[in-house]
Amino acid sequence: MAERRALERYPRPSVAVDAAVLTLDASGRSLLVLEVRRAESPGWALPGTFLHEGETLADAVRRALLDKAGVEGLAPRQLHVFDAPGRDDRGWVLSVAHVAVVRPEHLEGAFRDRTRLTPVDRPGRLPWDHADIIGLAVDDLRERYREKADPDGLLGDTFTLSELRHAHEAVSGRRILRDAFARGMLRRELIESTGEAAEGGRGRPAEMFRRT
Amino acid sequence: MAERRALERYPRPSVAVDAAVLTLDASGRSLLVLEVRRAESPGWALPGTFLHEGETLADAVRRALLDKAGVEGLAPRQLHVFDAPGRDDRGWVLSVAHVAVVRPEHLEGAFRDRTRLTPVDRPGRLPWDHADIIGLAVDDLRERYREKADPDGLLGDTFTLSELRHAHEAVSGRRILRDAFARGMLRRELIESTGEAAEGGRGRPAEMFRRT
DNA sequence: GTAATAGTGTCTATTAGACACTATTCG
DNA sequence: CGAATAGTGTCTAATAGACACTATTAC
Repeated sequence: MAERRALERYPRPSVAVDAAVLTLDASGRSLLVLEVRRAESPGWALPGTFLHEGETLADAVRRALLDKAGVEGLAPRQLHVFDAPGRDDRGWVLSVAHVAVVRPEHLEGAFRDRTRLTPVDRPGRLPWDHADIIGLAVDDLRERYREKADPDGLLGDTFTLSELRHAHEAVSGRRILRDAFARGMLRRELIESTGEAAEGGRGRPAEMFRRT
Repeated sequence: MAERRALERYPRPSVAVDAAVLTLDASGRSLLVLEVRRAESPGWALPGTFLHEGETLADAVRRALLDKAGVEGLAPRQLHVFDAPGRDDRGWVLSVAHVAVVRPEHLEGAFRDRTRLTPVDRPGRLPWDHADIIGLAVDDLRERYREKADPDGLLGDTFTLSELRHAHEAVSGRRILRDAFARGMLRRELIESTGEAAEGGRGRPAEMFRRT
């Protein structure tokens, strides 16, 4: 194929993917980001890999997370392509940043010795553009959570209004009023009651809700 | 450099850029997208090119627009990477979609015989993912215009409230109330009066405003 | 004058924010 | 019982939507 050969005469970049995988801490009130041990050098980084032929970017992100962190079942979304020439001293490398969200329970099977969770607002020292990626990831979630009830599933299918509000507070980084939040969610019909009651709390049992 | 050689042993994709360049029609009430004649085959497409080594994606978009449409001075923003294997029969090609906005006056120097402007809501038949790119471009503008006064400069530095409202109507695709729009813009201090008055209209001359 | 466009006063319905009160559970 | 958490009634301030009226120009 002549056209194909013509394309291949020009230099092409390597394409990498990196992902900020966000989850909630044990209190359900703070956002954490998953970091993995670097292979080449000491320290931590966001999970990433190089794109293989015949693979989508989302597939590459899923492969990186399975191989490097032992985490499955993510739905990564693209955020941005980092393209500065010279950003990677290994050569011409573009990196496509992604965000993905997991429930904390879903990280229980992760490789404990090779992964750690860091609060998004107190990031460690990360290589390349990884600190920027976390910022973009949080901004992306902030936009998505503004008009919907936990659209990315930090919580399970059912939850109390307090759990939902704490998740939204973690994402937005601001305090949210208890009564205005509950009324807003119900008025806009973003959630509906399951009829069940929560168990194990200290005070009056909360009603359980699901997304509509 | 051993690492560099290691990277180059794996297949790498060609990386293309495509841009939806949006502007206003003569009435200032409809969004148009710039299309260029295809080089390889008859018909029209969004302007695009292949990324060269040592160049950023935004630079590649600017080069494509200068070469193919004769348009300068754009600030393209990334929208999405189209990555489906097999989307381009010339080989393994990723395409990074961009959006850019220009004032209509700025297109006067464009190559007339090689370019045309099409309403975004009545797109022609376009190759690859170009119809999707226009949709993403309009969605991106819609989000950006929700909280600001013409942030991307469809209008010049000064404008009347009617011009601004028509631009926002073109972007949002909805009718906007004259009085609520004016009060909202002024209350939120997104614009301020220049003290000047518009010329050439039919009725009472409008006040000119600028972005704050 | 009329037609056209711009600017603004005012009423109402909706909503967020604030506060307070009641409800239900544990220990 | 008190402590803790959940749910809701109600007041107020801010805001969008709707309508109407006035203002200023061209003709």
